[in-house]
Amino acid sequence: MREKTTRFVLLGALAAAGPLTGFDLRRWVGAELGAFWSESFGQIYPGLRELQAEGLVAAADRGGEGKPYRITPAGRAALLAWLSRSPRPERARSELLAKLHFGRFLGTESVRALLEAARRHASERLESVQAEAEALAQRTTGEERVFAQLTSERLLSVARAELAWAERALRTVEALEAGGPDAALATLA
Amino acid sequence: MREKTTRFVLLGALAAAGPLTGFDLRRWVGAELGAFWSESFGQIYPGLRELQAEGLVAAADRGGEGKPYRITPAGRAALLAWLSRSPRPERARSELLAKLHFGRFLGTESVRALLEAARRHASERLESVQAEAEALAQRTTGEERVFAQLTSERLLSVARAELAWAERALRTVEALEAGGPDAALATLA
DNA sequence: CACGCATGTATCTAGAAGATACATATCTAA
DNA sequence: TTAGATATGTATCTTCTAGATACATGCGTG
Repeated sequence: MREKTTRFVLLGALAAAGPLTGFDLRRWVGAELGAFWSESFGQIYPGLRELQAEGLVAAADRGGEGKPYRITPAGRAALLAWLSRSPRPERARSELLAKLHFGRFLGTESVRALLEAARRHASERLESVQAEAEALAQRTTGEERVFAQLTSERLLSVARAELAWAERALRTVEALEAGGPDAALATLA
Repeated sequence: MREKTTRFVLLGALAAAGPLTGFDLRRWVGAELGAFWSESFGQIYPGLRELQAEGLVAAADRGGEGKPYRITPAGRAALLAWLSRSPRPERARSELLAKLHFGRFLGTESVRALLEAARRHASERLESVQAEAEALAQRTTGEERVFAQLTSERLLSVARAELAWAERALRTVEALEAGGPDAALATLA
């Protein structure tokens, strides 16, 4: 059974920037972690309720609008325990690769369109990760900045690898069109 | 609302290797697409029922054990239509990056352990993708082999990028321990 | 014979993605 | 002034998928 990671990310957000309302939490996660994490209200509100019932967060007594929450000492301990545990290996489905695997059912025109979409997505991703990395460099210092930059570096290197692959793959498909499977395989050697 | 991709992958599997039983379908997806896709029985059986109700698959009249299904012409058309649509941009959560982002709450010992786990996962991933790529090269020919190799190439290049990053990140954390944030940031320049 | 494994069907639970609904306040355009 | 748009805020529902669990049959092994 998968463990609910939402709770820990909410704790982390409150530790970093609390007190925050449910709405603010979603906004914070989007702004700070958006390149590699997302949370929906469907998880946030029930998650906060649960964390509160367990004493890991409490309503903050800050005046103003909304219902802000703060992390408790027990919540900090729970956050640290989670952070110390080895992360699950990443597994994700790739619709692009599934479609490419079945590429033989498509004409090469359609395969080319598929790879062009992949190139576009990779390029957009690279741009947005770069822009975010630059913004982060501006607004963080010290240790926080080290970790922020490490996360950006990983995203950037994956994005670059994916873009480079898309470009090579397009060339392979061109060779397939021009000279058949053997010519295509020759570009992969 | 997300579109159910299970149905199309089931159609693709039946087009490629059908007729297949529910059990075989899961096995086939694991063997052929396992590096970038997964399906559980929780989706397969209801999915087949649905596809059959819609006339996209039919019970195959092959004797023997189990209840094999085959794709229908309508199913082929639906598969082709899906394959021709632009894939959704990939989005995945990374527990590793979420934990790394909150790294400032951990001691560097724990951060190092986190990155060592990342390196181990990346290395294992690279090995398994390489082994699968070699096996695929042996059992496929022609166009099928071109597409299989393109998918392997993408997985390999991402795995290599992730491994290289983990190694660099470990060096950054060593610099952080030895010389503080400025020394760490210098390794990232 | 009992147990383990393989093939096979089926369904349930839990986590997350995303949509929808409702409320209040403020600002802007007609 | 009013209506619509936008922002902040809370809440919940539906849908998709991951993964566990249950049951059944047949075969092989100790």
